[in-house]
Amino acid sequence: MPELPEVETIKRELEKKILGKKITEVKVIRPKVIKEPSVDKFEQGLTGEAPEEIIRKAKVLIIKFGEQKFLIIHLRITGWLLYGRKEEEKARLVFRFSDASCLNYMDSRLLGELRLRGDWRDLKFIQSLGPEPFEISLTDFGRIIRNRTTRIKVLLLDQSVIAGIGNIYAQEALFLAGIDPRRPANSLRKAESKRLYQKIISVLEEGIKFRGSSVDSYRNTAGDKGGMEERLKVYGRKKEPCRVCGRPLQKIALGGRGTCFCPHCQK
DNA sequence: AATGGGACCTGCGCGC
DNA sequence: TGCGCGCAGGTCCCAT
Repeated sequence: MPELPEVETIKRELEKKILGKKITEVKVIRPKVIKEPSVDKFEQGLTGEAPEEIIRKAKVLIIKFGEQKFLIIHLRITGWLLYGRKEEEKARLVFRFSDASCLNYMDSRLLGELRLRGDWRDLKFIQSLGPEPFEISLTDFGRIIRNRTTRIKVLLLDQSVIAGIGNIYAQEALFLAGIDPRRPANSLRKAESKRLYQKIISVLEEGIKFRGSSVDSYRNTAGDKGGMEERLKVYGRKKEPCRVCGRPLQKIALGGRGTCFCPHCQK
């Protein structure tokens, strides 16, 4: 699902579409996605409120309704938000606004989580997050990976180390940096670590610029696919020729996650 | 500290 | 065409 660029895209779109609009109805279709409080309190707590601010922290989307009222949405893998005139047949949850528009929470696998709380900063998951790539310097990045023996790709996915990178952008950044995803993090030379740092930043920025990747279910809030998907060089391209050397890309598992890379270009 | 496996869920594509 | 299997953008929890 949505990694940092996709969630950032959603955030920017929601800012244009729902800020200041009063919620007239909250319809919870699949209670499972509401983690707190109870479904009743969730519906009651949001009805009559209007979004004041949209916040993104790593892959988490936060909608502020007041100094002590925040809706925290973790889309996990298949969650996305669809804004429009109608309630969607497959919606798991629908917010209706005073102008009759709807925000549909879509999530085929039902792994996403919504919370209504007095604060978001004190959530355990939020507190465990490391810095986002944009928030750290090259020196910080070097310090982070220097003493770790974990394979570099697995480390990039560890949200407590660096937050916001997921399985797509980790693979892309490693390809762009020419680094084998199986390398222990502490084996990267200074120049490699610099290249990786730069490629992480640039690929995330590119993802935001092109409004996210839509490899599977992800859509932006208008229901459109992001434009980043076709720009991906290795993710989901097993056996396809490497864009650089033409040799077939290989797929392996690392930390239980599929990983495509070019054994020739990534050393 | 690091790794591997399973769990949470549904739906899609692939091979037979 | 139909069926079973593997796999999926994330995270947590347990065992080793």
